[in-house]
Amino acid sequence: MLPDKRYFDSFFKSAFTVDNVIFGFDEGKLKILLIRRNEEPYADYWALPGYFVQQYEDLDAAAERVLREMTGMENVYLEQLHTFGTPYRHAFGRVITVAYYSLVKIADFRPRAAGVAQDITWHLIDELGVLAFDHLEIVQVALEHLKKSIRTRPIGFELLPPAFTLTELQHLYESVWGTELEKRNFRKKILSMDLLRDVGKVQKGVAHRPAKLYRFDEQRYRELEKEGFNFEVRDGGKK
Amino acid sequence: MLPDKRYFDSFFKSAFTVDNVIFGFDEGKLKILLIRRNEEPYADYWALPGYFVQQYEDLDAAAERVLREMTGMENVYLEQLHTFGTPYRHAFGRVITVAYYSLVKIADFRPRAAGVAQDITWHLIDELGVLAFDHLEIVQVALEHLKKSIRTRPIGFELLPPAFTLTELQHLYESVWGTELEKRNFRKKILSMDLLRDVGKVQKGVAHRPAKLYRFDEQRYRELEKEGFNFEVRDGGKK
DNA sequence: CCAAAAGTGTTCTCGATACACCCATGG
DNA sequence: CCATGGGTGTATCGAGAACACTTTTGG
Repeated sequence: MLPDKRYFDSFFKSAFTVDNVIFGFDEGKLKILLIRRNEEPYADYWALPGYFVQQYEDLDAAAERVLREMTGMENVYLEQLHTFGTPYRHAFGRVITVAYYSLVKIADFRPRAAGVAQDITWHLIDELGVLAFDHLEIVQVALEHLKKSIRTRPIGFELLPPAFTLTELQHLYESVWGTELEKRNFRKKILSMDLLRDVGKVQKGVAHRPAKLYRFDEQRYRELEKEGFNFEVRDGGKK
Repeated sequence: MLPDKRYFDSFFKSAFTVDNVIFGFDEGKLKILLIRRNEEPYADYWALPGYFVQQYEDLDAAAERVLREMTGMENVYLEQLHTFGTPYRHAFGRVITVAYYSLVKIADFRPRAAGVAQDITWHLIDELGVLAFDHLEIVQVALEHLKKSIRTRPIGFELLPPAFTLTELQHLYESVWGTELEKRNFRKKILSMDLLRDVGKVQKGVAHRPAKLYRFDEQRYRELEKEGFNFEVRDGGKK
């Protein structure tokens, strides 16, 4: 029943890569981390930090390794997003790429270009220009995914510093969704979830009444999650 | 800047496959379509209908082709689910698989085994036994995905015949979620969405008051979707 | 004292929940 | 006439939406 081994050999001629979409949030704007390639194809183009997976390397592990090697970033929680396999998306042969994504606090990392990266920086999500390969499409898929999941999971907090103001949190949601939210209702909704803790401090150095700082109570979230709790923030935008 | 071509060649030794998780709903039960393999590895095991992707074949197209070749099913709307790439999941070398899933009306198809399939049948989702490769894990991921997406998208209708009763629809949700729903509230919720149309007929041959038949108004759904509508059915289960 | 953002309370409406009874049909 | 599931109405409660003013600080 076993066909000629050579028949199967014909399938083992492909390569795959991992590409990481790393979201950050800074100065009230959503950003992603891009590297500038120093290798063909697409040398000198901005691209997602990604590279080939080793022959017997686990996919998730490869995503972590590649990110570490190209950016120096460690302990980043990566989640698989989607796999892109348009036939001629890579000039060297058949290459499909498994995209991963993550949300990080920009202040926690100081990415440094290494490996195939000659340069690295955070880019505003709406000013990306031309990217290598089909990376712009990958970013768009990741962004759509982010918009949806931020509604039902408290992932927004992963983008903010450990202590943040309610207005910062609101700006984050507004920035991701591209909508305006109503201040009072947003606050009531968020606080009624009982997921934020007042850290007892206030903003410093602002030319107006300083805002209270909050932190996300992760333990509380896990409890609520078990009970079948459904985190959700809606637009509530002005009509 | 371009390393030796042979360096890259070392990456082009992998293969990838597509595997399809096809959900159906029949006799009030959720089912999936499995084939029995006649080829090593895992000859005689039940498995998802899946096979190798051709060297320069598009992933989505491959999923469709493989499904057609193994089951005879055409015009099935497949959606990419997740990619599985544990290093030694396939005995012949490095093989990663891109899983797709779909919801179909069982009555619309009469699957016939062909190619690597020596047999094919619908299996109850909770009586799968041992499957080839990591296919059980794939099914579990697909099922979790189904549970979530049926909450926010009207995909349940894809599993039902063109005309169905409200009780059938309710049983579908109960079967997918494994919970009980409250009849009146379920009906009120569903009907208030204005997505169902009374087709003006009733059930035949039942030993009780026959139920009205409804159809899903797809056009209406598209309109609501554009306006930012959020389809959602909650448990509402008895406490 | 002014600018600028923080912070708060109330009303209205609508949807979610909970609950019990009558209806139409086949056998 | 009875067993079986189909089908409905109502009261209560809580959350979402809409809306305007006072508070605190730095400069």
